Amino acid sequence: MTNSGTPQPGATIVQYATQSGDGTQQFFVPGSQVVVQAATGDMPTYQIRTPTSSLPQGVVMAASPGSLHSPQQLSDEVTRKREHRLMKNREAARECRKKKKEYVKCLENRVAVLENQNKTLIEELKALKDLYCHKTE
DNA sequence: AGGCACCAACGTCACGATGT
DNA sequence: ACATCGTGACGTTGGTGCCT
Repeated sequence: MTNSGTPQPGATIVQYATQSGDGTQQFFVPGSQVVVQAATGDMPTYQIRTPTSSLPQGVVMAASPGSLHSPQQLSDEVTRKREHRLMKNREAARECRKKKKEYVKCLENRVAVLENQNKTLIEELKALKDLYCHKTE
């Protein structure tokens, strides 16, 4: 089991845009360690679908600059472009999931911290109330 | 052992956002 | 206008625990 992608020594800073439109939030992930099961290594376990009759995902039929080739070369080019796009997207999806996972972990950390703070403040308030009550007596 | 439900991780597609 | 990126949605796969 190895960690796919670039190794991240120590902590990580996660920056996320908020949906509510109040800019971005930046979190500190202490010693974040994302365990990614990458038993497959570079080779995806999924079968590579050959492009069928239609061209999915907005593939543009365009000749490479310079010279036009035979139909065979053209279709090879299209196939090659598609494979490249799929590979890029595969990596992007992995990265996106990793980022999301870290973000969730970060939120959970914040929840824990805030819960502690809340507890402390409640105790402090209670102590102050007690103090005040004894004073007024 | 085998069937089943559940979960995490994955690849792919579609689509909006952003850059050139 | 086009290319590229980021991400939600969906289906697939492999692992695991539970029940019969």
